[in-house]
Amino acid sequence: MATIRDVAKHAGVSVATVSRVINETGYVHEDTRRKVETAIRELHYTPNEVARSLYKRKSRLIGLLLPDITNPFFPELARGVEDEMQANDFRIIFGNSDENRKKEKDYIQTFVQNNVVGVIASTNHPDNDTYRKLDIPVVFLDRTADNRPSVYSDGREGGRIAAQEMLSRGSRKITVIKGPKHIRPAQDRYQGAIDVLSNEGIAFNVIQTSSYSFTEAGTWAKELFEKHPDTDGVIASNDIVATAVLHEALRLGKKVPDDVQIIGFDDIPLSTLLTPSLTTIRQPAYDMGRAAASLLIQLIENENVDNKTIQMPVTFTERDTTRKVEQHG
Amino acid sequence: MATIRDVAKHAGVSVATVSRVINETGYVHEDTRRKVETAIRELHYTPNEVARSLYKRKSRLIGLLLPDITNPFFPELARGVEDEMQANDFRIIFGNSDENRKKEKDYIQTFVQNNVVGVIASTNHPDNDTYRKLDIPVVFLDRTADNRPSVYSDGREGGRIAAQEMLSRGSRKITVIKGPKHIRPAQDRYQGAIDVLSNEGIAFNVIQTSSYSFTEAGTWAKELFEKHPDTDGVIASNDIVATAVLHEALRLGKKVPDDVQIIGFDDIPLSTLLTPSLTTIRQPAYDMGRAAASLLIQLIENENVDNKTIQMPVTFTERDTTRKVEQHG
DNA sequence: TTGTATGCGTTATCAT
DNA sequence: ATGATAACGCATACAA
Repeated sequence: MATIRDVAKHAGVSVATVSRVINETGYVHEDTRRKVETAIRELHYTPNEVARSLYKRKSRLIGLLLPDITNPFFPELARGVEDEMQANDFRIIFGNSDENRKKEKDYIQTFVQNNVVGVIASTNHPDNDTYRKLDIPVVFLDRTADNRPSVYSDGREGGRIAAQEMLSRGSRKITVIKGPKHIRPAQDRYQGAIDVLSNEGIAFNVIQTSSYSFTEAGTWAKELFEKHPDTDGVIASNDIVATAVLHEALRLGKKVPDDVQIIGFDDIPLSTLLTPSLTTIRQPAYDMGRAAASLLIQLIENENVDNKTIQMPVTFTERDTTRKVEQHG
Repeated sequence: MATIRDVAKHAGVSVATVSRVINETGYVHEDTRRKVETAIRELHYTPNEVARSLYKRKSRLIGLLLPDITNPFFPELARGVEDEMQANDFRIIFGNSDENRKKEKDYIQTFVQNNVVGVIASTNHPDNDTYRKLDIPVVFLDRTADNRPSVYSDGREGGRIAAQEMLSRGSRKITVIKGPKHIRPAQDRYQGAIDVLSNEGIAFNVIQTSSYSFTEAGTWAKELFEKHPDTDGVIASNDIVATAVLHEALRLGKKVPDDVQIIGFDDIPLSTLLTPSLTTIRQPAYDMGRAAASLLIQLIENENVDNKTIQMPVTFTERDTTRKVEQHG
């Protein structure tokens, strides 16, 4: 690899001059500029980011910490972050936390050791010292904490909508699937749903789950229909679980949505392609990723950011696992 | 952030000594070691990886370039890579190439600028200078090139198996969905399938597609049944497309697998949860990711690697979009 | 067993 | 308009 010294020698100038043309800083004569540029081209020189990073005490790297890229919701987020970062010449160091505090901490530490200029994290413990003591900007994604920069959607509201739509479509023996205890958005959704159900005085059953894993989802779906065979409406903790429930319902010969209605959460790309296609509470994952990246960049560049916590809309996305409600007027 | 100098001062020793205890290199008296360790703890010191990287001209970073993390096959790969790398204290700089050469080149360049010690890439142009001229190890993942380190599965064989199983289950009006022209594994699968079909003298139709995107998949599925309504067997280019085909077939009132059989490719996690669940040619994505990471690490550590190109098995994974074949014996 | 000094490739300050 | 040089934080060769 050619260094700035090689270029300087090759062009017959000093390293300072080369640095000036690279960074377009300070004066440099047109002729020498051209000489330097030629040298750069001939030697295929590209600046060493590590040396830059060391000197400036900041890099063009950001850290992205997501729970599990294997859950189809997160690739959308990640892609949004990446596209926005890429467009602004930032690169991403990526890690999966598995919602595990130790992993989380370890990753944040190595992010810092690598001089990242900011981090985007999807964590259930935003108030932990791991984040509070960081002296680089952090944006929480798909999670939030009072007054800290974050991009998320209102899980509670989503849960409420799900319950309302379920009720207005006639289900009365509702089972709510409660997502993992330690995952914040999962609890919000659950709370929102049971708020509405309780208010309306509707009895409901609950299935407690402990992960979003594909393999376990099927187990919970089975458990659901074994324990509560007369269920006529399922509010799932996310689309993966909803998909498993749909699968199990059909396997048991139930008609969806006639016998059982199902509402999922997230709107992962595959939801449309299920049969019947999945009604769900949509979060605009890709846009959330982009927004988080964009917010982080503003923070990094020290711009005055007026709106540090961005709440994205959750939207009821009606498809075919729920019945049509009659139109009035 | 505390530096090695701060630690040295705080412990009343020189930076060299601190460095020795950190790296467990050279002699250091038990007492001074303890002093240093205490200082490290008290100052919450962690070594600056950037400075290390600059001095040693190598980091603990590797570059991972995947086509599109939004395609459910790739998160599995990525996760495999990440887990193995994480276990060996390497971190990942991640990028999506969109199978686009310019993006690919740009990413590889910034990888190099950041002193990565190796890269894992899923590219259709492994013979490009971008890779040939790299002086760090590269492992190709889900792709291969003669004699270069790679982890992949035999797409052609997969295509053959798909066609054979389709035939042995009685389909005779087969439509093969041909994946994007510029994606190598897609072409391999296609070739494998038509090899068998041609050999057996079976006529078949082809639907040409240009991406693996979720949104377009539905379009091709529609096109398929419009152009070739009498199709009784579909060999899809991957599971996403297969899912769209299944969806469309059911929408048209066809019975699957009685009227139409469908075989996908990849075995993405959702395949099991479709109804009917998807028969597919499985690639062990997670294991491929781990294997690639493991291979790269060996290459980085300069070990003698006997088997540089690892071919993983493709396996016919029979589920419910194909008919059962009778058991003999 | 420990310390001093040098260099990794940049950028920026200060001369010239 | 250009060049010499210090400094970023660390690891190592060499000296002590």
